[in-house]
Amino acid sequence: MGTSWGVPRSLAEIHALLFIEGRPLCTDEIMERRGVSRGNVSTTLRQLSEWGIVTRVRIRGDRKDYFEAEQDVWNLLSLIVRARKRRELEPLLAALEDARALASDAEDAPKEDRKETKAHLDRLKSMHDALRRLDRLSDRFIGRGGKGLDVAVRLLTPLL
Amino acid sequence: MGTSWGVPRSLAEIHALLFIEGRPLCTDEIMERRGVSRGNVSTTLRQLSEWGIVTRVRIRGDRKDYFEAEQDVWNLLSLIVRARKRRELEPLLAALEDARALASDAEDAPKEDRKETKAHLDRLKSMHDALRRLDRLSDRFIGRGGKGLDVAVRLLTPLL
DNA sequence: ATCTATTTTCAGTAGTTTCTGAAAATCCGA
DNA sequence: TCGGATTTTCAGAAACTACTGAAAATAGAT
Repeated sequence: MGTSWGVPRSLAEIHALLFIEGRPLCTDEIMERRGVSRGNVSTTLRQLSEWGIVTRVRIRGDRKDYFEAEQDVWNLLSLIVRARKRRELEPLLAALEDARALASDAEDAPKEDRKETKAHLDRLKSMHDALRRLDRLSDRFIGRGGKGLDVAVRLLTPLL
Repeated sequence: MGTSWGVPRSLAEIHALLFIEGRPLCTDEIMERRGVSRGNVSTTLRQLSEWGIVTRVRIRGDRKDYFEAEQDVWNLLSLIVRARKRRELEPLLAALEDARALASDAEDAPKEDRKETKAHLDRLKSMHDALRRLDRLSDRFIGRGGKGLDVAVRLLTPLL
């Protein structure tokens, strides 16, 4: 169960293993338990570390690297939202800004096209505004040391 | 800009075209303007219709089907959230339920494993609880005729 | 500094998803 | 009901993504 989330199967599996196990595991144990290659484990752990949901742990007197997963679920979700925001929402906002700039530069249109172009720009703007709002909202809730999401859900729950 | 959102490029493009254009378009116009095949347009429009963000419109005296995109941005986002919830969150919750049931059935463990198994189950439970909460929350906000998301964001905005 | 356990990188392969184009099905008007 | 316009389906091609395995790089112990 991770394919439909748009993450590679083995990434989901390795994270699940670390999360459920709840203790630091080394590369070889992960390889063995999930049946994936060494290269795959290395790459995947790097990604999980970049997202901040897995951290490297060094064990005294052992040369191997060990890795453990974030255990607090709300913090975990927060970190995932943060990563996806960076990868998905922010580039989209940037693209929308470019698109709007580009579109309004096209002022050379013949008269009868003006009204239509204006309508297109308005639709772009309404999309842009809504996403900017979501962006700012998420900033707040994923900040605040990881407890933000938890707080948000608790705030909203009475409203249900 | 749609690849990183986990949707096929041409789906994103066709939806963008319909949204920006803001009027019903027929298959041939879409094919021509986006440079994609007839089959692709047909399949993609079906998907967009299933998500509810594009609707078929029939024009009197014209045999062709025309399609137009939802224009209200908050409603649009609501519909997208709804579709993703169905595809992603609900199967995940079901899988978690199965996993918990399966794991607690394994009562045949030797004594010394008991404590460990218990800890694994607890972690599964914390994940499950958090996601159930998100699930219920989203139900509320995507219900209520599509304005739910807008309302939610407006409710939260004063807190920022 | 050297030696070796460990990790990283990456070219090639395997697997998956998306797209095309044409044949088959459908649908509407007369 | 028939005929042609339109849409749908689907097998194969193209494009993309993930995975492996081994060579190269790195890092810790002595």
